Amino acid sequence: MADVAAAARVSTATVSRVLNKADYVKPATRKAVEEAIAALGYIPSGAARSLSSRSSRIVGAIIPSIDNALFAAGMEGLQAHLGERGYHLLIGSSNYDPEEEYQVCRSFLEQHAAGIIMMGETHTRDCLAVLERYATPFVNTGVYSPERPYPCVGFDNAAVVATAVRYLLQLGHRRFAMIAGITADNDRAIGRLRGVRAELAANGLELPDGRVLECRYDIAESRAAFRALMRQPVPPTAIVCGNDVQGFGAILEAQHSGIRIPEEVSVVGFDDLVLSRHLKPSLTTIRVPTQEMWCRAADMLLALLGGKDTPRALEIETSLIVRESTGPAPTC
Amino acid sequence: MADVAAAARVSTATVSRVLNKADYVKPATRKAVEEAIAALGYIPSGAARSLSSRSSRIVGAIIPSIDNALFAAGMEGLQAHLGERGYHLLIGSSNYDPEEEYQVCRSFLEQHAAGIIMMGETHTRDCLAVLERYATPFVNTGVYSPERPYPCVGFDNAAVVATAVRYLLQLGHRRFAMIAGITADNDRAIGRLRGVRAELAANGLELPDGRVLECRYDIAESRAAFRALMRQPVPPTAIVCGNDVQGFGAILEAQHSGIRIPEEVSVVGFDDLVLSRHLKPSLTTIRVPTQEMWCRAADMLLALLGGKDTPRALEIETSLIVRESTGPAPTC
DNA sequence: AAGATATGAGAAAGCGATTACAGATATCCG
DNA sequence: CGGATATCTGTAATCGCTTTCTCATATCTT
Repeated sequence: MADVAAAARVSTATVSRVLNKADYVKPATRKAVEEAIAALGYIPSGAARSLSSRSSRIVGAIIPSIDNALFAAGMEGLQAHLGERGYHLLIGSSNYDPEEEYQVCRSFLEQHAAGIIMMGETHTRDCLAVLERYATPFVNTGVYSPERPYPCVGFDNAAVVATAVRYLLQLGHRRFAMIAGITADNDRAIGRLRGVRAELAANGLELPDGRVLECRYDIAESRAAFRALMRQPVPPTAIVCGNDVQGFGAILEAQHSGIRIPEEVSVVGFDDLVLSRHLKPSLTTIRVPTQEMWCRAADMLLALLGGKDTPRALEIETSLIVRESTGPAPTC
Repeated sequence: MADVAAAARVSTATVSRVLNKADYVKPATRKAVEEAIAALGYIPSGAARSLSSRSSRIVGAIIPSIDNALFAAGMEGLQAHLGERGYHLLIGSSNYDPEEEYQVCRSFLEQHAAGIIMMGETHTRDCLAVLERYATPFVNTGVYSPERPYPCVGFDNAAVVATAVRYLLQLGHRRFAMIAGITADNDRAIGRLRGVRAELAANGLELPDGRVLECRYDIAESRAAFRALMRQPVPPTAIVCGNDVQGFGAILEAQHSGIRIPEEVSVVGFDDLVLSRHLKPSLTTIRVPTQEMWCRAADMLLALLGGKDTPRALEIETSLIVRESTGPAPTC
């Protein structure tokens, strides 16, 4: 910076002003500085800036896994969105473990993240404490809990999945099963399971434990789960999946084992990944505007950061996308 | 840090020594400091550390797109690998544009990245210049060019795709087509196209321009490309795809339009994404150990960083995985 | 034309660590 | 037991910026 100042025959203070756009700088002076910056190929030090200004243009995002089309798409959109606003995105994955999430959170704090967006609302005490201690705002995504004190952008997983269940009920289904995500420490997976149970209960039906299989968002595991469910003495006529990947597993396993979807069994997914519309049969699912969700979460975080007032809970619209994998319940 | 020092009744220098493990610190003193750190919930400032030490524990990775199962998996592995070594990973996407890559590179330099891993070897002059100016080492991945001066970890795309072509030739195929990635500014896509052409030429065959369709790694576009190729007056009997996603498009389009794979046409992909083995028919493809590739690239970068000597070009083993999407050429 | 007000630029004090360098103890040896 | 040596710990300069204060100049006002 000193070199730039010398080349432009000004002080470093003026270079700083040019860099930060803000203060009074005569156009001629500004031009001289900008030329010096370009000529020297100078890149300001983010570390020095955030050290000196006690703030940074860094936002951290913690997702359960980068290796999941859903989150990957979200990060792609989030990065572009933040980039347009002059912010850098730090991505970390928690592997669905709150303890790991806490560690990632600490490492973001170490990097002076100005704010953090996290998936879900299941955080360790330590995590909340450290965010509090370092006065770092955060937003939970993928969940909508206006009654809780933490900012969130998402939807009510239980309520949303219930719409899919209602649709299946209308189609005449009575024997339900669920391929759920691993519910341990996963409020979204828990919510979806709860939503299915609640909607069935409201209609005088139940989801026995034997009809709920938990597995990871992994095709091989989901195929196995689907196979297991369909081999039961009285197989279900409708299977609700916690996620589209599990839906893919169901459809692909059906293709391999000759089970007809939706004639023998209906399948619904959740998230509306790109592949869902292309499989055969295509997958009925809940569309979630992932990128929008993350971008709105970023907006909320930036508003919090800027001291602007903003609603602290934002609901994201989802919708049921009916495709080929669901049909009338088989009569038997 | 001053608080920690005061609480432990030592100087900040000693706190620093404890933090950096290295120097002589009496066990009792160390313990006192560690307790103070824990008690105060102190997190050292990465910015101050890298400013003061003129080095950071940050590695940047620039990929064309986060929203691609291939790169997402690579990043997941890379992050874990670097994490184990005390490094933080910064992820940026270039959107297949060298100019954007350069901008991401600059922003990594701004964050004091100690080193950078980039996909491919197509970089702008400015990008190479700025990396040189800031003495920041980098490694190219996904390519293997020992004759060039830049460190790389990957494979020879042309040579690898040629193995798939040879396999198809053995099966009796003579009419080839290719669904290639967008070759503009993409050395991997160019290499794969070149490899197909070269191997065919070596066998007295050619790949006319009309039999090469470029499209993005996107299922809808790939489906359209497959459809277009199969509607030609004399359709190909073998289609080489630049990437598994394009292979998925081919298989899914075939399912929809009733074209039989491999009876009517054989399809091979590239990368061996998870889905490849699960589709019906499953996709014959080239397996690329993505995570290993990125981890080896990280190892090379860290070696470069640590001044250790290391080979500057590392070839990653790939292999042809024969599945159901390829078969003997139809006799006609 | 003189004082008031805006505007533009510099000097210097931090921000929170690291790291020479130097000083203080502890340990060892003859 | 005294001095040399090895082992610890502290002092203070420094990293590259931002930002407050201060001062200089330009522009109005009356």
